[in-house]
Amino acid sequence: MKKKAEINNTPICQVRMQAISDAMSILSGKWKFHILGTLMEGSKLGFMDLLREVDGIGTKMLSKELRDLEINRLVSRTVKDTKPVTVEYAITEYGKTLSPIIDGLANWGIAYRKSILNTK
Amino acid sequence: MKKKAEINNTPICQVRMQAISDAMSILSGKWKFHILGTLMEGSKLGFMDLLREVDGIGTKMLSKELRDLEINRLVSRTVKDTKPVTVEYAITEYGKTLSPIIDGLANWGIAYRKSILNTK
DNA sequence: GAAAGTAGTTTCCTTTTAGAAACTATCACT
DNA sequence: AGTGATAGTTTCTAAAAGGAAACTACTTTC
Repeated sequence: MKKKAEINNTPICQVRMQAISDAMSILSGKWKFHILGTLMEGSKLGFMDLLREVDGIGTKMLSKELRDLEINRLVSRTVKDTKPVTVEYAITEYGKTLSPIIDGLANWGIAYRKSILNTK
Repeated sequence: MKKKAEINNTPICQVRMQAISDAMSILSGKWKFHILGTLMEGSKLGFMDLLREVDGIGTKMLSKELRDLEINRLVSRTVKDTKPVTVEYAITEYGKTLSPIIDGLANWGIAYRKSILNTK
């Protein structure tokens, strides 16, 4: 008896797989979670603040990643008419819906690190 | 008054950022979540089963990703002495600790898709 | 008027990731 | 002996991602 693909064939599962692809395409890259995680704790931050907070990121990547996050309405960008001009980046209400996932990921990472120390 | 970096400087936040890096390095790549998501629903699956289930993946990537997941103890690989030899891949108990994150991501992706349809 | 802070962009280069196709190897069935 | 199933590996190539450094542009301070 030949086994047929029976799991992904169900509509539920295709939707689930598509959803994971959607989410990951928005959150892909080396820095998205870091930026979001920082903005979730730091409320409003300027470009240079983020450059300092997000350890290791450069201006090109920060600029690009912020633009992506803004396009997907996860982060807001507000130009203040101060002199010199400052820009305030903040997480949106919609962006905050990611906090359980980011927290979950952070907690899992912490547990992972502990489990390595214990099994070694 | 010059603003100093006050958020990531706290040990808690550094730990959090490190944890996110750890988790993402283990779960990075195009296919990890898909493979894990499939194994979470499909219990034990062979290499060829996964090749059929995970839509679009090729043998090289499937092999590589499964090896990575096995190294990190998220997936188990069992060679059965059938003829021809079959291999059973399954999610480990430890791998199951990721299910809230994967479910969260899937549900977020579903909501995202709905929000796009509503705002357009 | 030079330095330093704001917020980026652009260019050039390297590394990483991913995919297609061909290949190995074993065994069963016909 | 040939076909087809198991489970991969290897090679070659293309695309994507990422980073360092230099640059723009404006303003304030020294």
